[in-house]
Amino acid sequence: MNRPAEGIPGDAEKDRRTGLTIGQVARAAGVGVETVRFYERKGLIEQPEKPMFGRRSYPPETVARIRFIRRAKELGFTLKEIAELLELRMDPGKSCAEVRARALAKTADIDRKIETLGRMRRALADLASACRGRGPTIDCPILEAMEEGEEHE
Amino acid sequence: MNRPAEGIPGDAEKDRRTGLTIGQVARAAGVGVETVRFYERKGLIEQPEKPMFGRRSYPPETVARIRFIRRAKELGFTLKEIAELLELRMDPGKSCAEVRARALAKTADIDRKIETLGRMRRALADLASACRGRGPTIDCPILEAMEEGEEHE
DNA sequence: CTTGCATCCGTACTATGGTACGGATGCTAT
DNA sequence: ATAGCATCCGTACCATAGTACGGATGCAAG
Repeated sequence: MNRPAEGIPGDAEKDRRTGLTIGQVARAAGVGVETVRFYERKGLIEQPEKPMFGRRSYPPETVARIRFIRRAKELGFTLKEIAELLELRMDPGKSCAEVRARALAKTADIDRKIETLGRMRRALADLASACRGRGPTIDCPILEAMEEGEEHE
Repeated sequence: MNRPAEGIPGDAEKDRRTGLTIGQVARAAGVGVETVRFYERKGLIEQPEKPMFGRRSYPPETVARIRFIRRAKELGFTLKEIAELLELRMDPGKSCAEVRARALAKTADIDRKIETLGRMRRALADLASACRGRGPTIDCPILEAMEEGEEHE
């Protein structure tokens, strides 16, 4: 039941056979242990056979998968969308075109966000330039504009 | 205890003396009743003397205040920031310059968001253009880039 | 063989901005 | 007077993306 310690200096040796612990996965992927567990709960990474006893052992691919998630997040995808990308990736029936379509849809998405922010920015800059920055807040043209403001939209 | 109904045809007449009900405030401001209550909980609008019995009666200014909140939100302020703006507005010791500073800080904020989104967009568009949209997802350059991806940042 | 870090697990909490529910009243028109 | 909508209130829930906690184990080294 108990394997003797000789020949097994530590994590590294053991892992070569059984995989990675959650802590090792987390460190390798650059996220916290809790985040790994969170992704598991969300179905973004498959949890290795429930242990019930002992520890879970992760295949090295899990690290790559978490890195994928992080990279996709940096590109603006939500976890839900990333889950879909991962599904596409796994499904041999799906084509590259599907992925491409999602990427393009996301750029359109980002464009809309940028436009909205641009409109905000312009409106706000206009207000700020109308305010010479003196006098009490009661007379502030910025606040006034917000109070009476034109219902733009 | 009971005032007779004559001379009081309905809401409109009563309100002229006692103020507005939450439903009237909500309709006038273009938000839901629950949103009004939410803003109260958040301290964005003062709740009129707790009734304990009967209904709360809102001064007409409440409608303007909610409109202010909405407009500020459209300009990109969070509710927390809006609460600060409202405080500035009420404080006679504060100057217009403070409001202006916040508006400018927010434009800088928005600029940063736009830059981040622009970077995302470019990266994503590059990936999409590298994908001719054919073949299985296993060979998709977009997914590949995400899997191996350069740790940009 | 005991010390002590790592894991395991469910659950709760964070922030953001609301939305929904359910039971108890209020108020108004008929 | 009573039907029936409006309000009142606390509380729970939604999505989003995690973070934190606490008690119970696992496991490896000294």
